[in-house]
Amino acid sequence: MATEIDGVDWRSVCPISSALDVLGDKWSLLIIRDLLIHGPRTYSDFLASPEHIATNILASRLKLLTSLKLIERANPQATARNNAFQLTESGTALRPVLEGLARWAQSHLKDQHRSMASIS
Amino acid sequence: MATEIDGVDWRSVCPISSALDVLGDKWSLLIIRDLLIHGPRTYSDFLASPEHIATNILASRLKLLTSLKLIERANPQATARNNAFQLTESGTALRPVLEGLARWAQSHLKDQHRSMASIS
DNA sequence: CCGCATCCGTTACGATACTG
DNA sequence: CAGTATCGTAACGGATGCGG
Repeated sequence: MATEIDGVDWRSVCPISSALDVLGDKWSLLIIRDLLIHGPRTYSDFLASPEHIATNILASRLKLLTSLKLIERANPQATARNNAFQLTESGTALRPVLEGLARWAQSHLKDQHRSMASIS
Repeated sequence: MATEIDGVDWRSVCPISSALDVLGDKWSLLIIRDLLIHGPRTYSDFLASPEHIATNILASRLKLLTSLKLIERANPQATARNNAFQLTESGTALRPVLEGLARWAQSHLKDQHRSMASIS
């Protein structure tokens, strides 16, 4: 078992490995993507994205990303209802990574995924 | 069920989502990392990395990444024994993404992961 | 030996139903 | 609307076996 803090266990001291310990799944970076593109977003906004995340997965990811301070409530002291999530500075700093991923996919995934869009 | 080709099912036409359909797990990008840092690498080289991937996971990831043409055998017509894997052009093109992840982790994961190394 | 494949227990995911 | 509970399925992780 590796060192576990805040619900994530760090496999090694490598920064890339550590980044993947947090973001290395199919959903976390999509949540960040939605926030980067649309700005503050509510629970049901996320559910309306075309990839159709399940409600329990969404809730657990939002909780984890919040505890890691990549996202936060737009209105901290209000109730959950209509209280959107927004990026912190740490979350916003992922923009270049997502842009790089998008550019890579467009250049190198065309053959495998013909119907991929030209721009996100 | 989404469209499935080559063992990956594409959740949407978004390039970011498509990139994560391929690379959105805890191991694929670590394999790419090892190849970017060390050059051609054998099966047991990967096993020796500090994150300790399981043998079955490694085999299945190498197979998938090969089928997607992100990696390839250094010596295509030789047997598997001591026949390293290396990056294709598509795989090499992920370098900026991994560099971005590394820089992000160093800037924004210090608090959560104190023992993280300074440079990968 | 090295490169896997197979088995099996455990964990994560995914869909849906349900609650405050 | 914003989650939680439940339950079936898929992925992971470790151990082991086996062919070249």
